[in-house]
Amino acid sequence: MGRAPCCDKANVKKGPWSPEEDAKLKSYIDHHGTGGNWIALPHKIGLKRCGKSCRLRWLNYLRPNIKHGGFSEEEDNVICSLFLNIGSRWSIIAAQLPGRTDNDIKNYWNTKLKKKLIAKQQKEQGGSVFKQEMKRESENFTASEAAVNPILYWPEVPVPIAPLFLDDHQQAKTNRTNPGHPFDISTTQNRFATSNSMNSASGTYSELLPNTFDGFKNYTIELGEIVYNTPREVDGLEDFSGVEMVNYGSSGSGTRSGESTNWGDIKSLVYSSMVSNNDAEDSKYFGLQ
DNA sequence: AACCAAGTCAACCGCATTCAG
DNA sequence: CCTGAATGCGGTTGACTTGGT
Repeated sequence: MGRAPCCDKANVKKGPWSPEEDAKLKSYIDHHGTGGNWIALPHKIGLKRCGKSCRLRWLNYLRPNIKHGGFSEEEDNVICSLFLNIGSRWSIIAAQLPGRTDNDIKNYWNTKLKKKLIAKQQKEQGGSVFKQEMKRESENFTASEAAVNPILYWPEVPVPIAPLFLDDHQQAKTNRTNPGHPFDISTTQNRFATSNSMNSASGTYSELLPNTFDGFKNYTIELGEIVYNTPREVDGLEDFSGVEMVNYGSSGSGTRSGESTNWGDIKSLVYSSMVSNNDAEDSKYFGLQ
């Protein structure tokens, strides 16, 4: 026995929406909201549409502040970088681009952006990228695989979704209130790394938090083959330009005082951790929902 | 002008997850 | 806790548009 249909298929209209249907739906939701029940909504308005169809129409076209087409270079970079890190999780990607819908981004990626990037890198790398792309698609890769197998098909562009800190000693959190800095870095600790690489390290971080989040959750992140970058010292001050992530680890085994690291690497690990833990609550704090 | 192929994108479908009773 | 309904999501479809011949 199959699944029960969500509506009476014989009595609902399918296909493109007419201006009259759009007006009815928009007017009703503007005045009354969705009522938390999409299935009942079309009956209330007198629309011969499935509730799911109404929901889709509203979310993708009728709700306020929706943008269509005209993707900027910056948006392209965000989409590419996130796709590299988390794969085809369009709703998460859309959450990072105000006014864009998952459907729009999905269509844009499938019809234009993917080709644009392949063409760009073919030009830069003499065609090798296309073979890699085919290989990748045939392998049905996952986000976590992408994180540990960083074959780059497009420029790796840092995407600061939310400021993050790694801190295994909970130090100086109250000082991290510099609103002008995207990563909100401020502490009296010396954070200049003595080494700029830390291969084959694995670390347990007791804390992973955006600067706006007051709670604490434990994550264990295997760092693997991550190359760390360091903040530069300029005139005796720390210069964090170009630094996307700071690890505040300062003691214990594998002492790594003041290392900073690559945003994309950590982000991938965080996403993977959240996904594997089904951590919907934390995802909210990272702008994933 | 007519035809065809390729490209675009709105909308549908079915599965997974979440929610409410 | 269990179950069924509702919702959310991503893959896919197919109608329509555009460009080439």
